[in-house]
Amino acid sequence: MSKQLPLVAMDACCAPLTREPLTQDQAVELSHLFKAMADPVRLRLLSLIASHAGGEACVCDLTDAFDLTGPTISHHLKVLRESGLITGDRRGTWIYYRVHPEVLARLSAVLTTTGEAVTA
Amino acid sequence: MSKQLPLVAMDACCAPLTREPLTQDQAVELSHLFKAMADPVRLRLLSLIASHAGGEACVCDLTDAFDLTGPTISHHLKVLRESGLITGDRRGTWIYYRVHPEVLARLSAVLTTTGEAVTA
DNA sequence: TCCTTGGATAGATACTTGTCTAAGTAGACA
DNA sequence: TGTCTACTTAGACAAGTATCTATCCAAGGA
Repeated sequence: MSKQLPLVAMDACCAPLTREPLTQDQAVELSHLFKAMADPVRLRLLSLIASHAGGEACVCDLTDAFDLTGPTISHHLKVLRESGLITGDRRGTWIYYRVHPEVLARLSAVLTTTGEAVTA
Repeated sequence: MSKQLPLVAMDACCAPLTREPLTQDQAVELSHLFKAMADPVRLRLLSLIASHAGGEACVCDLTDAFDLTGPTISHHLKVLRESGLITGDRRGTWIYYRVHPEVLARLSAVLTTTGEAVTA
């Protein structure tokens, strides 16, 4: 923990998919992020954290929302953490997680179709 | 083929992740789309198709861009097709694929962070 | 110091997935 | 009809992953 996020996707991957083909490296970078979100539990975790009051949520709040054991939730949080989508910091007894909105925004930008003539 | 796309994600999943938590059903729907994109080959296929002149590309164009066998490309195209991200139609000898921009746009909207106070 | 609670790590197992080779299907052309 | 090309399907196998139980670490309170 507190192993800071790599921010791998911060300079790779830029232009929208509809504008120009991804390079191999960009595709690999992006695929890690999409893989982190390619699970219903992690998507719900992400949305629970992102939409929580104050922009952060403690693990105890998150665990209650699922019919899964603690270690499983912990595993999913680790995947999200290592992908750079969230960070957690301990404050006293509890650990609080928050999202990195700039990573979400970057993904959103890659998928955008505005200003494109993709439908020919 | 020509088995029309389910468009599964067209009414599920709407509000941005940062605005409100996803329901279980929404998360499952979305995870299928993200899973389809959670592979470098499929991401590149998607970007090659989406950014190709005319908004569509024939499989022969796509296969040449990878060091993979035809069946493997075909498999990835099937995953993209079944997720509703692309459709293919045969015209004479060749099969042309094009993206569904509205599905990409929907994903982009789910990830957007604009107008949110997510960083508290 | 010991105990309790919040959360992570380790290791095992069942399931999923990316890739291949081999075989099949669909259209074009002679 | 037969053959060639373009692409898909079927089946197998190695690698990855989601989940569990058991265990461990950190912080707080008696």
